[in-house]
Amino acid sequence: MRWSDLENEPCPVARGLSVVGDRWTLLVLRDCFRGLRRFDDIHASLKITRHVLADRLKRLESTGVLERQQYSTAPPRFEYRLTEKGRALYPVMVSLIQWAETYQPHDGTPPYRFHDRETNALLDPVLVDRGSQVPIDSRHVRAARAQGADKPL
Amino acid sequence: MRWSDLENEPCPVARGLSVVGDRWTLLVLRDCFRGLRRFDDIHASLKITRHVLADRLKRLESTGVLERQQYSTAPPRFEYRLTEKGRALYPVMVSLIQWAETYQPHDGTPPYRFHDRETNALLDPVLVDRGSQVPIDSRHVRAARAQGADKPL
DNA sequence: GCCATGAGTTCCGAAACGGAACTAACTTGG
DNA sequence: CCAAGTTAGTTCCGTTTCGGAACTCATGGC
Repeated sequence: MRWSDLENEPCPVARGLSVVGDRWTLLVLRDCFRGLRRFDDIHASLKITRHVLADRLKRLESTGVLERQQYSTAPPRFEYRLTEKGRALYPVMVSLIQWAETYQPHDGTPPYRFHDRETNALLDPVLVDRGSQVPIDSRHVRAARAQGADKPL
Repeated sequence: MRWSDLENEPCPVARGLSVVGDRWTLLVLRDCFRGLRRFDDIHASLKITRHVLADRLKRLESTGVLERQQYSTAPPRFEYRLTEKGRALYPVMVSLIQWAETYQPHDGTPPYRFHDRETNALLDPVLVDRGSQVPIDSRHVRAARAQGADKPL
């Protein structure tokens, strides 16, 4: 299996990772969720090589996660914004944050908290079944294809 | 920034990715969630080089995501099982699956569905605020440190 | 003894990455 | 008008990691 083959795998985990599964892409998207849009701002934040950053932004644009928009014509300058497809990755990001804060803590830094932008209410993000509100737990869940064989995950 | 520095970053996204952010680790964990436990089974499923697989399993064991258990003494044989810390990554995996099924679809394969193992009820996993049941959406959420500066994400 | 099984390790060429400098297209300050 | 600054990249080169295949080691079965 090569990395470039992942995008055509039937497994959705593989297809997801073909877009965001390399070492830096999710950190670029973290900066986008923080509001950064320009090459140099993201570069200053991440400190990966400009070479790699340029490549990642190009890929994210080509997969439709970011869009490149001109914000100045003379000189021509571009910025990167999350598309709907990109914003839809927020639950992945938040789930990862929750996991890391619990199981991979960092001493000396107060924990992350999520708030409603309008009411300022504290939020406690949790993955549940929409109908029953029961939390999703790997030991109580079985994954299968809609029709056909009962192949797990 | 180097990959090996991520684990000590204050940012929880960086710390999470220091464990699961490389190109193959989440695919190894997908196989673990599917029930695979043995080296050769995971190798047959993933088809990455044995070299890389051995390295990833070692790292996952050292970070406490998997545990290596002996299941045969003569010859000595080991298998890898998810720990609680590993099972806690299930929401990340499920969020990624939901995203990929929606935005990175694969023709000709029926979509994934999640069911309750006991009642067999269809589940619709969604990230919500535990109190209000309101879905978590990047445009309506602000991330900040608990006390101190209001630095986003 | 000979082959099979399971869990790796070793070796080498290819691809990706890190660091630093360089380019291009302007704008601003003197 | 010229020099310096800003922004968004690109190029070059040495190091690290990866892919593919073969090899090791312990043991069990025929």
